[in-house]
Amino acid sequence: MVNKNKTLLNEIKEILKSKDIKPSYQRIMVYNYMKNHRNHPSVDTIFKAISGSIPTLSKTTIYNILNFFAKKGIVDTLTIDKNEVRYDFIKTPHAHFMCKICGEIFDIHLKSDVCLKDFVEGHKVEDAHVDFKGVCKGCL
Amino acid sequence: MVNKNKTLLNEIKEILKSKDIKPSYQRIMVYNYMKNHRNHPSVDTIFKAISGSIPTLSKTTIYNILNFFAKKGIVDTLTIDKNEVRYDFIKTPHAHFMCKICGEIFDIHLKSDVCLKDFVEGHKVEDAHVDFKGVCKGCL
DNA sequence: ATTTCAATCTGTAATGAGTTCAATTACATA
DNA sequence: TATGTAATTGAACTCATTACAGATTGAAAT
Repeated sequence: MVNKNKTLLNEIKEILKSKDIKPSYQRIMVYNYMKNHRNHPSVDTIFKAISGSIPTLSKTTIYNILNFFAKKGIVDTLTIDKNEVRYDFIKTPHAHFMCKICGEIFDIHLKSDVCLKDFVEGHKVEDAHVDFKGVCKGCL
Repeated sequence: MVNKNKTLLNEIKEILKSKDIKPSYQRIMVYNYMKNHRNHPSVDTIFKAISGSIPTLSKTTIYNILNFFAKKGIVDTLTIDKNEVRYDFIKTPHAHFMCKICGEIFDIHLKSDVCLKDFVEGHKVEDAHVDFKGVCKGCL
């Protein structure tokens, strides 16, 4: 088990190196968290989750790493929640649904090409998001 | 001119009354601003714009009024900008483009039915938004 | 090994949007 | 005019995020 974890972390190390990112322990742990938890976490959620493994961890470091990962195209920055930024491990384009009651964000598998445009009305598109808000299945 | 303004403000008064909203001077002024400025303003923008006409105006009042207007379906709450909430006078469904350079938000006239769904994957939809971010025509 | 240097990390302080709350004001009705 | 409810005000507060300066790391050079 320890060996298996070590192997997984080494894999992440290689992934980061291949993207020209120095694989610090903190970056590896954030990447590992994002890869294994598709819960659209906030900075605070990630901090609480991994600070146990890194006693000296600073929240500022999580901010730095996520901004850096966003610039490198590893995570997507979701502004669907007006209280705090949420982050998403980048995969195939999809929409999001945020519950106004419980705050959870769900992936929505939507057939739509709006996320694939390069330009809209003359403006250069870098990010595209389709966001729904309401009451989720569980809270209904 | 003074008479014409007075007529316009009286029209707004009637609109608010018809929606079961007590037409205070502050509410009339915020409604008037939103109707005439389609620039997706923040609370601060509106405050700066109309506080000249209402010397005692408090920013808390703008927050109260906009939240109330949102509940009444008069304005739409845009969370596209992670720094501050922006507000949109509700009209026919459309998408938005926000420029990462100048911060301006543009209306995008998009043929898409994603905004018209009542349910997605079992979740009850109350709001739907299609947001683009990038570099606007002017900043390119 | 030691030095060097840049990149990264850390923690504190500052910023600023948004909320809370108690006191004041406005307004409709009796 | 009196009364009660709703709306407004402003100060204090919360809390996510940023700024910044000092400490640490790690790789390359000597």
